[in-house]
Amino acid sequence: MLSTLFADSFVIIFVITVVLAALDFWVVKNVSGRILVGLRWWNEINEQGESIWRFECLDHESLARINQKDSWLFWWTLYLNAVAWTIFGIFSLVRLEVDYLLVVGVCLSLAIANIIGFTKCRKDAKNKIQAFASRTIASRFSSTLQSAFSLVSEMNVYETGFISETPQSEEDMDVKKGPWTEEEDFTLKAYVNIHGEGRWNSVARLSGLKRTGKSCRLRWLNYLRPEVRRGNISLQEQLLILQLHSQWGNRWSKIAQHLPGRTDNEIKNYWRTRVQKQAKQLKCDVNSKQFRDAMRYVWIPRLVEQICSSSGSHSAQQSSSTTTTYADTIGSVRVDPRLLPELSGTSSDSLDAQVSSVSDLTNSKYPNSLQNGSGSGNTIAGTWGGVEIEATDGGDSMESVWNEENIWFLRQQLYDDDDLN
DNA sequence: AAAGAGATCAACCGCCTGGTG
DNA sequence: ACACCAGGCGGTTGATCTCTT
Repeated sequence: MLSTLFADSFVIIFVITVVLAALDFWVVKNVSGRILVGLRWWNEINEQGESIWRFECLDHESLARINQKDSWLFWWTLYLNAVAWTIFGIFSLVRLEVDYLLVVGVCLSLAIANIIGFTKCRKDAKNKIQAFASRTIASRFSSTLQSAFSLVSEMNVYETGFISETPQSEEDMDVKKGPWTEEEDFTLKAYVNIHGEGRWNSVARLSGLKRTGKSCRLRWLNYLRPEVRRGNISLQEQLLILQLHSQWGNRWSKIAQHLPGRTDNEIKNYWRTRVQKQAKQLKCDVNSKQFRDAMRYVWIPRLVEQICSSSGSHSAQQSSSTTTTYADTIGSVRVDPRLLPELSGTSSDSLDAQVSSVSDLTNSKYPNSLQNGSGSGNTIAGTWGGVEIEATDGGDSMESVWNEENIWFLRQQLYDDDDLN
């Protein structure tokens, strides 16, 4: 309307107007939208090179902090801006000023882009609030949410609390510890779903969670991640843990990589509570050769037996084959034979030998007695539930392990495992 | 039913490593 | 070469649950 007062050239007017409109677009999108209504939207390129549009809102807690007059001002000016440019466009059309129509077109596009972006943010806010309300309707937050809904209804806007980009004050930075609340879980999950994993200190800072980055990372990896499996460790998983641990030791995260959905923490807990308990009851160190042999010659074969019997005759038939590998034997879990522990001792401790010793297990479901015996030379041999126990190396240590008492302990433990599974 | 013991597991702590300036 | 930081990892703790007496 007033541009001709400052410049005669249409080109200059065009450039200045478009630059100012772009500045206005940027300010509304990145500043006033965030401050006044707690919404933001942007575009980013993910690792696969795909273009992704993000529409984000604040968490529900910050809802109360939004000033109603601010949001009212924001939404009205957002729409009035587009209406004004539409009117200018009509004027230009009536006056047949096609060149000014171009200016109006650019500015109107920017205004509409902001309207679309913030409208989508509003939908996201609505979804988040509804999802949270359905999860915690009975909780203490229900009253807060109800007031939030009433506020939203009144305002007809879904500006929610969002994650301030500005650094939090010192008093806000007091770190919270201890168990995570459902609300914190929701906030962290929503944030990671939007922004992706990584940059955990930023996650902790920007999400409004008064937690450390480490705490956020741990909670996500061990609990909130969609891939995380819950429930008892299966027989196959137990077998894998025993085998991989015998190869790698306490490399929990490395072991966890071979158990989909299981976390290193879970495996570590399993080891400490179940495996170390066995060692304690056998009165030997968990890292001792005695205990490793106990695992190798009794526990692992026993697990294989249980898996075979639980997976039916198919596996049993397979296990009777002299060429059977663990990968064949244990059904759904595929174990790379190269990952299996190198059997200490002599050539008789080969993988096939170990598994073939298990092959006869199917004939005797449960052991009734242990028949200790001794082979020639240093060989300690016996059967436990049809499992041939044989060691030609370290026979002395084996003798100390394979007494009636220890075997009884171990056997009891394995029955306990049966009950658990 | 209550108390104590033991088991379980989520979460924290401190150290280590690799990347960056 | 060094310092700093983020993230990963293994060890440990403590709250809660479950079982036993």
